[in-house]
Order: sequence, then C-alpha cells, then structure tokens
Amino acid sequence: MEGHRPPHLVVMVLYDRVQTLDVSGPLDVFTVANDGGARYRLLTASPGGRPVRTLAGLRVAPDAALEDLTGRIGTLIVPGRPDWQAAVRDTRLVAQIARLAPHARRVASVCAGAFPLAATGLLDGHRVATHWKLSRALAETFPCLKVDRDSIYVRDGRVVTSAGVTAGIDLALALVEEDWGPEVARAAARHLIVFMARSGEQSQLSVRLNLDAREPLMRRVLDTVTADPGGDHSRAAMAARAGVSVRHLTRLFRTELGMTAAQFVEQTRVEAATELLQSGDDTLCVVARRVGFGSEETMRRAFRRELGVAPSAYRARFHTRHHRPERLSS
DNA sequence: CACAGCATCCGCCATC
DNA sequence: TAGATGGCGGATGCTG
Repeated sequence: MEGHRPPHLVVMVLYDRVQTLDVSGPLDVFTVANDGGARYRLLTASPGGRPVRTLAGLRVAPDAALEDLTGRIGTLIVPGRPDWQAAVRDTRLVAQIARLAPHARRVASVCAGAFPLAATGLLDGHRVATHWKLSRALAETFPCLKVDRDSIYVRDGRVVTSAGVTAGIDLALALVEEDWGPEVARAAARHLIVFMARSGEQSQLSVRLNLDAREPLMRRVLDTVTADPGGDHSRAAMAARAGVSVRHLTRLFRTELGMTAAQFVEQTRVEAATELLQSGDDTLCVVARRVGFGSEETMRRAFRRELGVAPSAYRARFHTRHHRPERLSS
C-alpha cells in the first residue's frame, strides 16, 4: 500500500547562524521515517544558494537557491536563529519565504523560525508557538499573531509552529504521524532514541508515549503500567482494570498509540530494566523479575527486539556506579 | 535450542 | 445512520 504515493517534498530553508539542531533534527526524523524507502524527499535551499554557517559553526552547502525553486512543495520548514532580529531584517530571506509559502501544502517553523515566517505576514491572525523565552518578543514584534505560550506545538490551518529544546524533532515526528500514521512515527521516534541512547533522567520513550495519550481512559491504563512495570499487565488484566472488553482495549492501543498492548508493556519493561541496569548492581535475573519479565531469557529476547542489544551489553556500556575515569589512551 | 502450549492480535460481524 | 463497543475464531508469535 506504500510506495505508490509520490515522495513528499520537504524544503528546509537555510540561512546564516541558524540553530543547527533546528535543521538537523527534522531532517534526521524524515530520513529515519523513510526507512530506506522514498516517503520524503529532502531539499535544502538558501538565499542565492550560497553555503551557510550555522550558529555552531557548521558549514553547509545547500542543494539549491531559494530563488530557483518552482512548483509545488509538500512542507516548507523555516528554522530559527536565536538573534531573530537579523532574520527578520533579512528582506531577501523573508521575501523568498513569502514567495514559496503559497506553493506549500504545509508551512512549518522551528523555535525562532517563527520570526522570519511571521515577517512575511502569513501568520497574521494565526495561533503560533515559539520558544517560551521568545514568546513575548514575538507577540510584541508581530501584534497580529496569537502567541500561545504554553504549547510546544501549534497547528493552525496549514501553518505549524513549534517550540522547545527538541522542537524540531517533535515537530517532524508530528508531521510524519500526520502523513503516515502513528506506527511509522513511533518507529522513527524509537529509532532516534535508540540511536541517541541517552542514559539517566527519565527515558524519552515513556515521556513521548504519555504525551500522546489523549484518551483519558488510555492514559490511566498507560500510567498503571509505567507506575509498576512488574505488575500483571496481561491484556485481560488491563482490560478488567479499565472496565472495557479485551477487544476494545486492543483497538484503543492501535488507534491511540499505534502499537499493540504487548508491545507497549514490553517497551515499558525494557525501559525500566535499563534504569536498573544503569544505576544498580542487581543481577540480570533480579532485574528481569523486578520489571515483570518471567525470566532472564525473556528479558534478553525483549532487549534484542527493542534495543538490538543484550542486557549484559547494555549494562557494560551504560553502568554508572563505581565508574572509573576512563583512560583516553592505552 | 526446539517446540508444545498459550497469549495476543485483528478481521469480521452483532449489538446498542 | 454512524460510531462506539463486544464477542468469536484463526493466524501469528511468544514463553518456558
């Protein structure tokens, strides 16, 4: 059923001193979402086609000049630079965004990208989001916008604006979900998270999942699982607690989360296990039991499915207690 | 590490 | 009528 759709053209606008992550985050998400296929075609373009230097000093050679782009665009993305005044004053940049936006099915901005986008006048009367530190400045500079200070992501018609540290990634994931459904978006998110494999803090996995549970009933079900991964979370048990049939619960998981009940429970348990493996000294068997796996072997299989590594390898890599300073050379 | 038994998932249809 | 929910059964895949 896939592959018959022509690729969705994503145009990333580049200009000097943009926030690198605003650019690379969405591009990485779309690339991962492609999964080797051709769902998205990515194109970077700058004023005059000149190479740009991001805020971090990364030099990027764009694919094209904004001025040369013609025809329809799927999604036009405008990243931001923290000193937004310069972007707003860049009349050439603003003019090109204004020219291209009507040809785009969707127009999106990341973080401070809302400023040059607003300078085109296209956002007037629309609800928009931006980084909370910048929301006042945005509202004062462009009084016709309805600045939403609380949301990290706002969709108003075909205009999408986003804020927050990982805004670009969240934004792109939301667009992927819109285009290809929750399953594809979820897979991409998981891929990126595994790729970034961060230790400590609360895992991004559950944060994302909980955020996405709109249905109150569903949220309660998910909370029960994450609060006590080791409990009985068979489908029958969850359905009974939620007061719905097993069939309906199954359906809710698919429509609300884009994954099955068992997948969710497994992910949650793997995630809980990674916490214990990182900071505790319990044996693998104890960890397995504690987070609800029937045996060490079951946990091993789940780790392989979810993370592609064995629990022992995970611990070897991320264990932090009794950590000796690493030698840089031998 | 193979495999029997079991849980899960989901299409299909009935019901409200 | 459309939409939400429940039950059934077979294919699939997981567990021990």
